[in-house]
Amino acid sequence: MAAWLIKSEPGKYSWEMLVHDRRTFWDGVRNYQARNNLQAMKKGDLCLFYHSVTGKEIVGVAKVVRSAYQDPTTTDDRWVVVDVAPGRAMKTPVTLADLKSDPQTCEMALIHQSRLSVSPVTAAEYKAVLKMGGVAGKQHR
DNA sequence: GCCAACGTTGGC
DNA sequence: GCCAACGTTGGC
Repeated sequence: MAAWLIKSEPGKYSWEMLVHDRRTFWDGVRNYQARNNLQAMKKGDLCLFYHSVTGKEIVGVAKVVRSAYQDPTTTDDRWVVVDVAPGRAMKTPVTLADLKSDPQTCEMALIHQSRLSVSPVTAAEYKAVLKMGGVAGKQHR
């Protein structure tokens, strides 16, 4: 099982909206590198959910419930979406400053490539983020 | 609100 | 195929 990080401006689509919706398709990715990451996602993969611009923190973990398929919002077949559902919310949101200051997470793609909206996360990074968020050891349903 | 970083576009 | 111009993103 792989881990990823997806980000969104909360003003456009927030964690709270995902919790309310129960499930959504992750659209709007118009960057090849991010698209490639989306296509590599498999059902059951976990995605750290990051709020960019407002908040700048990881607020929860989303779960991939459907792997990549044609983006329904465009007829351009270069772009795909995945379906995600909310998993655990962070007990304590993990801020960008937190990630930068921890040696286990300061090399994350999020920090190195701030504009990449979908990026891979290593198992060690994922574990470290959950620990910082106060949800270490919790099982996802 | 500003600006740096980055990706994309289009002229040559 | 190169590179300048432009638009967008996101941290500050």
